[in-house]
Amino acid sequence: MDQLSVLRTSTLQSVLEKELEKAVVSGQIAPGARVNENALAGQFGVSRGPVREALRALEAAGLVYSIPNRGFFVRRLDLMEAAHIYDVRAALFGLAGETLARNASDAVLSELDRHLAAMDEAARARDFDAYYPLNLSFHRYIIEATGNPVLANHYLDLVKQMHLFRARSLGPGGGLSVSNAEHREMVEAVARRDPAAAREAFAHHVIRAKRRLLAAEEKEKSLPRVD
Amino acid sequence: MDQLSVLRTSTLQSVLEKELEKAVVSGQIAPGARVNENALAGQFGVSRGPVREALRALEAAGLVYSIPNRGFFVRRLDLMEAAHIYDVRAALFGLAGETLARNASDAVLSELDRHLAAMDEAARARDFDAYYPLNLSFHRYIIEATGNPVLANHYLDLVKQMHLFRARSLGPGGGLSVSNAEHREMVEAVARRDPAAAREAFAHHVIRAKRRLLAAEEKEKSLPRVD
DNA sequence: TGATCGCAGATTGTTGACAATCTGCAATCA
DNA sequence: TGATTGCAGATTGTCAACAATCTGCGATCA
Repeated sequence: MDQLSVLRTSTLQSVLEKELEKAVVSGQIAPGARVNENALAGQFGVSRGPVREALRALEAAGLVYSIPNRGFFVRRLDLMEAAHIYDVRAALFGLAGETLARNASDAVLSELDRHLAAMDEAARARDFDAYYPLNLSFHRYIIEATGNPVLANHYLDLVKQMHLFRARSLGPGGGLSVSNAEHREMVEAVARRDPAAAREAFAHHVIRAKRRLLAAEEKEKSLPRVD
Repeated sequence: MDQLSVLRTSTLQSVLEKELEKAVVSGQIAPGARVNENALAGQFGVSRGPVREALRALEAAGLVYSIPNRGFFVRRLDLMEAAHIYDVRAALFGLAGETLARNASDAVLSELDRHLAAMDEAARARDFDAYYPLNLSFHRYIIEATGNPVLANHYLDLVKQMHLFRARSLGPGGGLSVSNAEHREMVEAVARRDPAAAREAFAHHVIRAKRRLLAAEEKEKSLPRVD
């Protein structure tokens, strides 16, 4: 795992930051795990300086935290923190919908339709493997189409943090067609140029994901642990 | 400017981060200015390592940015970025209102009333010097009373970034009593336990601040520069 | 037996030095 | 004269080493 020597245009710290973020978000370094600076430095063939700088950046992004003289640890979210993140995500996604309803060009609108059609297709075919990435790119497109990078950055930060919750990969959960029905409602509100309805639909879409999480968690708690 | 030697319980980096944040937010280091690592290190009597780590954290917080081999610069916001920040702030503040309307205890409600009364008092007396800090603590109390630290952190980050806009200190602007009328509307919606109305009132309060900024900026553009 | 103490190894916090890059100015040339 | 080149100083990027702190385990003692 050493892709240096190719670089010199960018800084070691920036490469490390991206690489470590990937490792954390993908779960390659598990939530709660301690991060050994020496080990990382050795692994990437660099010294501890750039590693520590990268970790500080990740700390500010909420992916790791540090305890003086103890080092860095991958953050682990409990259920309440996850719920808080969902609430903020919902508010931001609501703003995305509102913004699109006000500003979206016709090109953006047809692009949204295109995404919708592709997901409909996958949903009809019950092709989950196709649906999942389409769903991701739909949400990503929406956030970037708002033209508000502040909104996009904060939203994307929250999505990254969400990966630190123990119960990984809830997926769309509510069923493909149900999920896409919500998507359609969202896009239609935007097409209608109805900011209030769009905000409502977009925010509600996230809130439903939160409710699924809470419900799943509740159910798990009442079941015997099978680990 | 050296308040070390007292510490050892916390890390140099954390002290530097707070100190540098203060310097940036207060405008002591002007937006756009280049940050000299050596100078800072000398000023605080430490080496460049902790300084760089602190700057990385501030970079992730959006207060400074770095260009490879050129160093760190204090971020400077243009009008469009400021507007984007206001929009996100409005969405987050709206969530704060909505959350309070759902969850606020009676103790929180009466604390909000207390803030309101104090500001009314200052507004009646036209005592701007008293009103301003009261207004700040009102907003801060609201954000923390939501009990959602994710919301609080993101909101506070945006407030900090706002200081990087060139036109400093717009202040409440719309007049003390007008501003407090909005505050009253906000608190009443919370007291009524009306989440939708609270969200609306809270978000609108921020949006009005945005509008004042845009209006002031528009006016300035049409006037001859007197620098 | 059980708890406490203390040491050795491991790990982080911080530093100073060196290499690489950039900046500004002066000398050079068309 | 005006633009270009090439240095010298300044500044950042990275590293390796040292000091301070923590961790775990074994020895000691009641």
